[in-house]
Formats: sequence, C-alpha cells, structure tokens
Amino acid sequence: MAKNSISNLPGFRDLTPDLCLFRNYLFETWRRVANRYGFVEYEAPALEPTELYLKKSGGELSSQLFSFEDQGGRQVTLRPELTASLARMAATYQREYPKPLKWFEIGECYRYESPQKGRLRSFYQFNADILGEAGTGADAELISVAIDTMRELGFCEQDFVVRLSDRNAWVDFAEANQIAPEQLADFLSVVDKLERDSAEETDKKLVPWSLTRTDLEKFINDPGNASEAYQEISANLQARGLADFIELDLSIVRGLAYYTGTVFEIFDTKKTLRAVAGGGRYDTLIDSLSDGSVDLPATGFAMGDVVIGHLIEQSTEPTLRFESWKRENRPVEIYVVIADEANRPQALKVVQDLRDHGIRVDYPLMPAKFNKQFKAAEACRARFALIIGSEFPELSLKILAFRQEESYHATEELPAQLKKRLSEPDGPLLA
RNA sequence: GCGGCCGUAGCUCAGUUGGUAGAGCCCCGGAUUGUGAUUCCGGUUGUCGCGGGUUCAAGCCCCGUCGGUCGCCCCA
Repeated sequence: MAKNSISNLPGFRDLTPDLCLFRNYLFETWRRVANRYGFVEYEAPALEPTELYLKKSGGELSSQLFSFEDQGGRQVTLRPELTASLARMAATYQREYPKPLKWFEIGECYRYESPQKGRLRSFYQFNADILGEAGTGADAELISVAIDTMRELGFCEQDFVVRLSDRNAWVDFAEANQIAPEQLADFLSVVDKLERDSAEETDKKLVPWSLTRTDLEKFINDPGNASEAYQEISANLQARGLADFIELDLSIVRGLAYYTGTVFEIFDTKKTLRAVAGGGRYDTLIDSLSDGSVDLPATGFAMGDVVIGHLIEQSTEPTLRFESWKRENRPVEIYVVIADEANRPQALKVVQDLRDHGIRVDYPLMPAKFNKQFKAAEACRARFALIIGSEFPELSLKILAFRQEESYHATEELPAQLKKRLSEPDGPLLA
C-alpha cells in the first residue's frame, strides 16, 4: 500500500499464521486419506526443465508458464502441475517398485494467469495417481479417494457430485458420425464448451461435421451411451456404498489432450464455484514423455487448495470440522503464569519438564503483571493456565473455559498428571 | 489479451454544493502490584495509489497511468 514498501506478487499469498493453519489442516487431511488408501508420498522438484512441459502440451499453455533461464543457461520452469514430474519420475524409477504404484504428492504449483476467484498464480495441489494398472479397479479406487477426501473434510452427498465420463464414449460417437480421428481433439473441445457456449455458437462450430447441438445433447442425455468402463466403475463404487456420489455426465471431457479414457470432475452441487477437483486416465503420457522407453497405464486426480478453501468457508459442517481440528491442535495447551517473580527459576524448570513430556507450553518471557499474563493465555488460546507463585511447590491449574481451578504439586509426577488431565474433558457438563 | 467495479490509517470504511482528514477494529500502555470474555481512559499510524490538468483552493471535477477485484478467454 505504502509507496515505498514492497508487497507480494499478484496471485501469490502471504500465509499469515491463521491462513497457514488452514493450509496445514488441508494437507493433514489430504495426507491422512491418501495413507488410508495405501498411497505413498513422494516429492518431485518444483523447478523442472522447460521442455518437460512443452513436450506434451500445446502452445497456449507455454504462455502461462513461469519460465526463465538459469545461470547455467538452462531453460527452466516452475511446475504448473504435478503430473508431468510424476511421469518423469515414474519412467525413471518404476522398475524399483512393484506394480501398481499408488503415489501421491502435495506440492505448490505456479501458473502465470490473471488471478480471480478460485484461481491464483501459486497454489497447492494434492495429486494422487495409480500407475501400472489399466483396469477400471484403479479408476474406481482413485475416485473413491477423491470422494473420501471430500467426506473427510465434512461434505456429504448434498454438497458435491462427481461428474463421471469417458472419452471413449465420444470416440465411438465420432466413428459413428464420420469424424476423422485427427479431428477428435477439436471436436472434444466443442463438447467441453457446450455448457458455456450459446446454442447458436455450438451449432456454428458443429457445421463441419454436419451436426447440431441437439445431436450432442441427445447423445449426452442417453444413459445407454455410457461406456463399459463407466458401468464397471459405477458397480465398483456401488459395492463400496459410494454410488450416490457419482453421476454420469458425458459432457465432461476435460480440457487437455492427454486424457485417454475415464475422466471426472468434482463440483459443488449448487455449482457456485469452478471444479473442486478433476482427473482421469492418461495411459499414453508416460510412454510419450519417456520417448517410448516406459509404457505404463495411469490414472490420477488433482485437488487444489483454493477452490476447496472457498467451498469449506461457505459450508457449515466443513467449517465446524476445521474449528474442531483447531481446538485439538491448539498451539499452546498450558500457559504457565508466573505469579511471583521470585519463583521464575522454579517455573522455568516446570516449563521445561512439561515440554520434555511433549506438552505444548508457553509462558511470559519477561516479568508481566498478573492479569496481563491471563490475557496472554487467552490470546494464545491456551486450554489451561498453570499458576506458579509463592506457595510453590503448590500449584494451581486453571481450566480457562470453565474458570475453575484444580490443585497440583510440583513433583516428578506433574508432567504425567497434566498429560492425563489434558486427555480428559475440561470440566463437568452443566445439566 | 478484453471488459465491469474499486483504490483514503495495519484492516473495514466515512468524508456534504470543491474550503489542505475522520470513525470503528487491531496493536501498545493504563484504570487493576494474585485471576482472562465486558467496561472505561490514553497512545502510535496517512505524500488520500501515482502523474498531470482545471481552480484562489482538489480526497472530491477532468485526462492518463499503475494496482486490486470480479467476469470473459484459458484452465494441465
């Protein structure tokens, strides 16, 4: 704001402690769900050779890369996504691991785009992929991870929907309508924009193939056009009790070229935001990025932190979940109040003992007035205040939320006693 | 790359027909030398985004520019 101060770059966020806490909550949830499904975490470099991203994607995307030349004259790029690096790593190291690989990564990505709601220039992505399994069991497993991630965050059937589709259905459609294979990408981009374009616009684009919007809509609205893969995935999710979360939607084809079969996107039911997550099968990407040396079928999905952040913010249950997580992970469990400065050495010893036992403890670094110390305890959202004063070794533990005090003694047992106390509820529930 | 809206204190904003700046919150201190949610008192903070123009006089009017935001394009 001030003229001479340097501010953050557009689309880059300063994560103050509050925001960082939310990020950590997301990361922890993503990681927990992935681990629950037997996925292992890996990490690729954030900076990659530029050609990794130019090899497979079109010219349009290269203008949205954060690219530069390093001091050694190499053309390098900050990763705009995680999949290309995964494919590179998989091609390099896959022989060391039994198949299928179930790998996930959480990393920051960078795209030079104009920032707007739900889209920034730097953001975090949760990416889960299954490599080396071509069957629909892998796709179903992956979609299940996506659904459970949403459930774990506090969302239910009423809140979101997985719109599931299969590009192969459109391959069949193209064949039946004499669309040449080399025109498929162009045709799919018309399908992709169906929802956003006007009827006239779509009809105009379809003229080369002698089709109309109505033809496409008819195809999309006929459940009979669902592919065999869709049926299998649907049955798989049905068996898990998760079928209610998915919905056949052939209008979903996803933007880019590398998808080869099943594709899906997660939306909030009211569709107030852009897609929360998306993914699909990309059976030829690794082969193509490794110049044919490694051929691994693959399926994966990604969820960014920005859109899901908005969705959590505007949803009741997910917000409550986050609040409850914050209570369980409060930064300070016990604030030590030094009532009498003469006892500061004893207090420091208690503080250290508690910390040695893994209890999160804070205390006034310098002499401070008594009520000031309680305000500090309140400010750091401590659960208990341990008062150390002239009656030492007698101590008083104040349960801050209930304004009640309990008596303790500074013995070797104290840390264990307080640890136990921390595992118990604050106090008696009022009838 | 294109368009709508907005730029005044760290944050949210007010500022009359033009007369050289205000509130609330936050932060710090005190009332309160052994008890934190309320209350009261005091304190810090601005080239009014930047540049030019009109005027005796511009936060206010005009032009330009930069930044933010929302949308279009795009969305790995």
